[in-house]
Amino acid sequence: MKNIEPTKAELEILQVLWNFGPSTVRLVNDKLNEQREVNYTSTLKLMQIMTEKGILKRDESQMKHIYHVAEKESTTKDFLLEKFIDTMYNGSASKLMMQLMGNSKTSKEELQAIKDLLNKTEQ
Amino acid sequence: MKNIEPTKAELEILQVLWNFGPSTVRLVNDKLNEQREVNYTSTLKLMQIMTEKGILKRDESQMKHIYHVAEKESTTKDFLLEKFIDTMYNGSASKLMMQLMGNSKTSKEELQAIKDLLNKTEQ
DNA sequence: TTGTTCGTACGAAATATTTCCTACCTTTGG
DNA sequence: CCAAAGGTAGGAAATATTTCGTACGAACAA
Repeated sequence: MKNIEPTKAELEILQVLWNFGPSTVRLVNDKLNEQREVNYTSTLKLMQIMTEKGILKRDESQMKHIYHVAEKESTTKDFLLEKFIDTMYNGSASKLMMQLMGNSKTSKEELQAIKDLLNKTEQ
Repeated sequence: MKNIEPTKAELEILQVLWNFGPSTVRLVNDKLNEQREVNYTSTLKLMQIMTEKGILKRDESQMKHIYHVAEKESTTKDFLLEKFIDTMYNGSASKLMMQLMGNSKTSKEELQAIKDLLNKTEQ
């Protein structure tokens, strides 16, 4: 349906909506401002544009419109992850994994959690 | 040193250089044109800009300049992967892994390869 | 030698993205 | 009722990014 690539600023908004669920512009803007200064109307405008593009949908029955993400979170993330793997690892997920393991930022706990995940699917 | 975010078009160029090693603009442009039409001077310009930014370096001793990526491939990819995990999975690599496993695009072979990798580091 | 091909440099145009100003309406407290 | 606070809408400005036209020099083949 979509396969639309969110821009950088759009992705920031998606993050908030993913983390907090359907929200008003006010809430989204407040969250964004915890990280950097953004004018309220800038956030509003962006969310309106995203709605036009079909990335977001909104409930206009109240004055304070409630926005939510149109696609399932996992669908969008699948799409973006796949694109990432394509561009960065020529489509090989195991190459990504190797990168992850060689990365000092990846904690032992994370690696263990990943192993557990894989073993669980083993059965 | 850098931590510069390559733009979309810049990333395409990086991909070519990662895959083919130090190259001329001509070669990079040819590879890009296998995917989409780009004018030679557009690619040239972009690579010049990337050189200014410090993303690329070049050998100007010959008329046909040879460009190479300034940072180690793994350094840049670590950086981009980390950023990706931060924005998409709130910094959790294992969440990424779960996404990968739930994704039908990830083949059984890939998953097996990943398990093998993890088991290897077990010892 | 001369013209054609291939290279770089650079500025400007075209596009895409982001930000914000202004207008105007609704709600709310006094 | 009135003012202040908080909404939405929309256009325009500011930026960032991408593309390309033009100029000009070097290499090369005829």
